[in-house]
Amino acid sequence: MKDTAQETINKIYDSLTRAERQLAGVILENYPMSGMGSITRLADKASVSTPTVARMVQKLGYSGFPEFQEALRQEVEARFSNPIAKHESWAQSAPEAHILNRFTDAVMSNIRQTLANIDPSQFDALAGLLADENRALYITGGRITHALSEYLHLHMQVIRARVRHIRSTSNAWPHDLLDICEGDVVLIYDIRRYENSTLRLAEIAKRRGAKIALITDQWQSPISQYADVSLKCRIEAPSAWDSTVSMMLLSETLIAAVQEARWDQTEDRMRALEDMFDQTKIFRKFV
Amino acid sequence: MKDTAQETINKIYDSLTRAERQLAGVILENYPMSGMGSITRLADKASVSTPTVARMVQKLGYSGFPEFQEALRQEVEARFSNPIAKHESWAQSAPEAHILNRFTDAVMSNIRQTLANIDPSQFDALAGLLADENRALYITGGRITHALSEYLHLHMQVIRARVRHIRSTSNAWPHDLLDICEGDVVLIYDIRRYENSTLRLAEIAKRRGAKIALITDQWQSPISQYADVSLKCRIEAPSAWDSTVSMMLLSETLIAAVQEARWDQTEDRMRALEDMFDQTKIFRKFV
DNA sequence: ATTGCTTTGAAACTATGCTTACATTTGTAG
DNA sequence: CTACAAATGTAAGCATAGTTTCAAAGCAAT
Repeated sequence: MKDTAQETINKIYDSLTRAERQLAGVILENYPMSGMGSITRLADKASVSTPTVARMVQKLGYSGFPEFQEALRQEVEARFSNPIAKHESWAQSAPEAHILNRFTDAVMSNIRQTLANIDPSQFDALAGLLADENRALYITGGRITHALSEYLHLHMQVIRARVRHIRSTSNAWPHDLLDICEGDVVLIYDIRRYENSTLRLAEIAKRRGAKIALITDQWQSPISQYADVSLKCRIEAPSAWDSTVSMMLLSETLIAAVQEARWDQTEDRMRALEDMFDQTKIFRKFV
Repeated sequence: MKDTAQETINKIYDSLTRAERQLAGVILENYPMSGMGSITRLADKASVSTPTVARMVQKLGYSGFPEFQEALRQEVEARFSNPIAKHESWAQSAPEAHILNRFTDAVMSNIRQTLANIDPSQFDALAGLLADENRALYITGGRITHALSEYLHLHMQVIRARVRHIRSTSNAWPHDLLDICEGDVVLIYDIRRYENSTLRLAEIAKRRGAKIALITDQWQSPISQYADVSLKCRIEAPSAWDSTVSMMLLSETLIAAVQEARWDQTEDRMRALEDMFDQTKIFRKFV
């Protein structure tokens, strides 16, 4: 592998002249950011002239200052991106290019970016809404996100009362909105190929005074115009389809947050559920 | 404290235009290094014109591109010198102990371990089975994994013919097994609190000559005794529930792999599907 | 001290980057 | 369908960055 600029400087340090050593010191001092500005800036910081800088980077083996700077940029990028994250082989016994590794790479990056761009106060606000049993909760999704909405619904049912799942894909969904009241919460999953019926549903719910919570992709569903809270997820994947892993993560985190907030009440509900399971012998007794 | 460029972008994201969002995406994707080159480079990377970049940074509150870049440089410098940044904080503006960070930490670790323990040849074998249209494909899951099984079913339907979803939670599932033939594939999701009915289903399918594929947790469902292929996923989470994110990841990767293997045929099916969508006006025409 | 070599910076020049003005396209309301 | 407004890109011009040339200063050897 090629040397970093830092290593090269140290190697040839002895052969440097006075002004060049001065410059080298400044570069190394706040490496590598000090080299990110213009050549003039760097020269000034080191109290040398710009030609000195130009000559020095050529001694280091670069064709000119821009090339030197580009090299620095790449070094920073390598250091910034989580070392475990990039170019790691996730499934070690498979080749780097195996779909397992490629897909996981993309998903990890999605998760990282989703989290980086999330506003924790929005998240907390949403968790708060979901935890409030005074508000009835309606959950729905589109064609692709239907499974996610169902998953959230399943868990929310255990955690709290007054939860309903709406199939926005069925044309009977207006029935489900009949009972909706001012202050109720409608949580909608909507990712690209945004569906008309889901948008209508949001409009109607909004008009009836419901709070609209939206979990969408980075391009944002048109529903965001009605949303009181909205969370954006990265969904890109090396596939003909998008990846909803980051949305699943967010959903589960919401479940955990709401459950934490309402643990006292949830505990009773879970016990009651266990009792019913026992009576119906759904699960194996001994695993 | 003043907002970082990242925060500002997220705040005004809603008011951005198409080209600007495209640009915002590129900036956030490899933030903040993507903004360290020249305005031309950044514009090219985002496939927009340089004036679009210039206009956007003005919207963000900077006098021009150089000032924007200078702000980025200072952010990098701050992050580099800040030792706390070393310990991974996923949602940077939330405290380390925020549920967002704790949960994501656990999930990332799950994914890592899941991938590390997966046998690529098993994965490939499973993908091969799923891609084989000579074998009818049955997909099912339990109480918690039902959503996953439905998600996989939805995608597989687009990719290939002869796919069916079985609700193992309904007691009508034996009906669905009537048609099953020697060599057909039954893919079962089963995680802890392994359900009796799912186990029965596996037994019966096996006896009728079906290949059993299993996606389970690290403790392994009892179904694994019947399984021809089985993949284990880590599902631990700091919550009263398990996390199925790693299973979702694996499912999506399977989808991608099968789709890649059958792209020729899948392409036609997707086109046919698009035609039907067009006729039913399910999606918004202009996004 | 003088010579000649090396180092250094000032200044001119060239190339690239940034901005502005304007034309084209795209979307929308009447 | 037309007209208008918004968004976006093209191209020109202006500004800054980077390089090269050259002359002056420093320094060692005679």
